[in-house]
Amino acid sequence: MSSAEQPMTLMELAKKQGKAKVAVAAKVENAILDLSRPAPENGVVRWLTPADPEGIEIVRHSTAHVMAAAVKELFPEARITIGPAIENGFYYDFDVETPFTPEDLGRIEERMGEIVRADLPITREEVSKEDAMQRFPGEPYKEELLADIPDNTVSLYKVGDFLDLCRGPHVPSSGRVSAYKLMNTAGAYWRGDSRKRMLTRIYGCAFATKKELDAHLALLEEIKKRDHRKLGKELDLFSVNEEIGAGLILWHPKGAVVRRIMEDFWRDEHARAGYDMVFSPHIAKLDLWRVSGHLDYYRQSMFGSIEVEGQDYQLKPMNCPFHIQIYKSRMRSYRDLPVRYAELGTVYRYEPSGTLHGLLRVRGFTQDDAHLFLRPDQLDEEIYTLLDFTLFVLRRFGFDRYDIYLSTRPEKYAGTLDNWAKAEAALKKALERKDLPYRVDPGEGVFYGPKIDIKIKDMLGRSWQCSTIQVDFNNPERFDATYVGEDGAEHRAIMIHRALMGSLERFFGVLLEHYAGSFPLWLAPVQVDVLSVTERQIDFAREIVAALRAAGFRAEGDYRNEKLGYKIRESQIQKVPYALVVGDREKAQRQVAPRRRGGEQLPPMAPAEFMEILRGEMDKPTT
RNA sequence: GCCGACGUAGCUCAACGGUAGAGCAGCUGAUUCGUAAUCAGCAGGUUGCCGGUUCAAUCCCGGCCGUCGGCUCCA
Repeated sequence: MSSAEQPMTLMELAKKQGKAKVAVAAKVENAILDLSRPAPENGVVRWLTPADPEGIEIVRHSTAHVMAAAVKELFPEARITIGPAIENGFYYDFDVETPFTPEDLGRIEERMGEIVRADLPITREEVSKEDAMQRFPGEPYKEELLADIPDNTVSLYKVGDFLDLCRGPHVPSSGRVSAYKLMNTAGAYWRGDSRKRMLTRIYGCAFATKKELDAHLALLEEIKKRDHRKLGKELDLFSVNEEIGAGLILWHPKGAVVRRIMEDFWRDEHARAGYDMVFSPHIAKLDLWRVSGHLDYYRQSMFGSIEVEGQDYQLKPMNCPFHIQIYKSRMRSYRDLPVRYAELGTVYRYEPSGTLHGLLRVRGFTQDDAHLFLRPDQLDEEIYTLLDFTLFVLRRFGFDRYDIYLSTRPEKYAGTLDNWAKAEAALKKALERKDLPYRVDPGEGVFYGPKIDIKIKDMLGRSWQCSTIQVDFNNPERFDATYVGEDGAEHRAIMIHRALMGSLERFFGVLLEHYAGSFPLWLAPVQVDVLSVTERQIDFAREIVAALRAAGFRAEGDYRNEKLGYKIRESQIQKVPYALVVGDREKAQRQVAPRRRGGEQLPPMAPAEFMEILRGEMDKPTT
C-alpha cells in the first residue's frame, strides 16, 4: 500500500466485508480496536459483534457512556467518575449533591433513548495527558484518574457533547446500543475506599437483543420468586425478629424439621467416615483467641468480650481452638492419627449491620465444622478422601455442578515454605487424582495455609461458596499440637480445617432457593397431606395419617370443612410433595388417590403401595 | 459501619396535617362439596420506638431500632 493513500479504517474494511452492520469493534492481533482505527495492512481481523462475549462487553461499556451523556444533560452539576461494563450490564458512578430518585432514572432512560435514536457517532481521539487535563474543567475525579495514568497519551471518547476519559473501545455510534434498562441506584465509595467520598451509582443491564434483555428480566423475576426470605415466610420455615436482634435466626418447626434432617444425615455420614463428634461451649476466655491469633487478625469481626469475675470471656467466632484443646487433652501417638473431630458448632461473628441478608449473611450461625489432625505423610490421602466426601455430601443435596478454586500462599504467611509446598501439592494432587477441573487463585490462601474452595451452582446457575478445605500450619504451632512418632520424639501435627455446608443457616437458604421451596421428599417438612373430601371420610383419613406416621413419614391431615379444591390448593402452595385424596370411593376400597405436587395424579392405590412409592423416592436429591 | 429507600391488622398492600381501609388468614354460622380459593357475618391497628414542631402528627423534623438495594468487609 502506498503511503500517499489514506489508510483504510476498520469501518471501511467492515463495509467491504459486509460486516459493518454487525461489527462493534475488531480484534487485530489480540488487541481490541475501535472501528475508527486503521485497518491492518494484511487485512486479518476478527469482527466482534454483540453476540461475542467481548463484543457485548463493549456494548455494555458504551451504554454506560450513553447514560453518562444523558445524566450530564439532565444534571450538569453531576461530576463524572467511572463507568465500566459488568456482568449483564454496566454502572456509572456520579458525585451529586442529592442522589438520583427512581423518577430521575426514568428521565435519564428517556433521554438515553433519544441519544440512541439519534445514532450519534462515538468518536475517539488521542491527546497528551496535559491536553486532556484541560478538557475536563470542573471534573476533579477525571483529573485524579488522569494523574494516575502512567502513559503520556490518553484516549478520549465523545458521544454528542459528552466527553469522557476512557480506554475504550466503544461501538461506532450510539444507535448500536439497544436493549438496556436502568435498574437501581446505590451508594458506592470512590475507588471502593470506605474512607473516600460516597458516590451515587446507577446500575443498568444491557444485552445484544431485546429478547436477551427480556430473558434477563424474567430471570430476575424468577430470582425474586425464589428469594429464601420470601419463601421462608410463606412456608413458615424461619424468621428474624427485631426484638431478638438483627442477623439472629429463629427456626420455626417446619424449618427445624429440614435442619434436623440435614444434621442427622451429616452426623450419620461423618460417623461412617471416621469422625468423632464433639461439643464445645459458646464462650471461652479471651486469651484463647489471643493464642489462636484471631484477636490480632480478626478482632473487627468478633463481638465485644464479656467480663466475668475480672476475666474477659469471648463469644466464639470459631470452633477450632476448642477442638485443638480436646486433641491436646492427652498424649497422641502417631498410631492415633488421623484424629477427626466434627461439630455442628454455633459461632457468633460481628457483621456490619448493612451487610446482613436473610439467612445468607447472619451474626450467629452453625458451622458444619471439623478439624483433622494428621501426620505429614497422611496429608495426600486425607485430602483426597475429604474431597470425595465433600462432593458426596453436596450431591445428596442436589448440587452436582461446581467451580473449584485452589488458593495458594499469600504474601503474609505462617509456617515453613517446605510445608506450604507440600500442602499445596497435596491439594493439587487430590484435585487431579479426582480429575476435577479447578482454577488456581494465586496468593488467595489464608495466612495459615492453602485451601480448596468449592462454589456450588444452583438450579439457576448461580454460584455459592459453601465448602472449604483448609490446611492449617499456624494453629498446631500456636497451640503446640503434637504427637509422639515412631521414633519416640514429639512431632508437630498438621491440621485440616474444613466445612462442607459452611453455615447451616446459609446452606439452608441456598437450598431453599435451589429448590424454590419444593424440597425433595427426604427433606420436605411435610411429605404427605391427607385430604378428606367430606366429613364422612375423616375417620379413614385419620387412619391413613396414623399409618404413614407409624411408617416414619411426615404426614398431616386436612379434615376441615372445605372443598377439595381449596385443600389441594393449600397443599400445593405449601409445596407438599404428595396430597392423598380420600373420598367415599377410596374409603370403600380402602385406597388413597395420590396427587403429586406438580399436579400429576396417580391412580388410586392401597396405602402400602403408596408407601412403597415414597420409599423409592426417599434417596432422590431432586424431585 | 457508609449512601439511599422503606417500616400501616398475622400476611400482602391502600389512604391521609383533623386519631385509618381492602383482600387473604382468624373466629362464628350455613354448605358436605372429587384435584389450585363455597357463601354470609364477626373480630382484628397507641400506623416500628423515642423526642420535637403544631390547636391537632400515622403524615412534617430529629434520633434510635429494623428491613430492602448497593458500597465496604467476609478467618
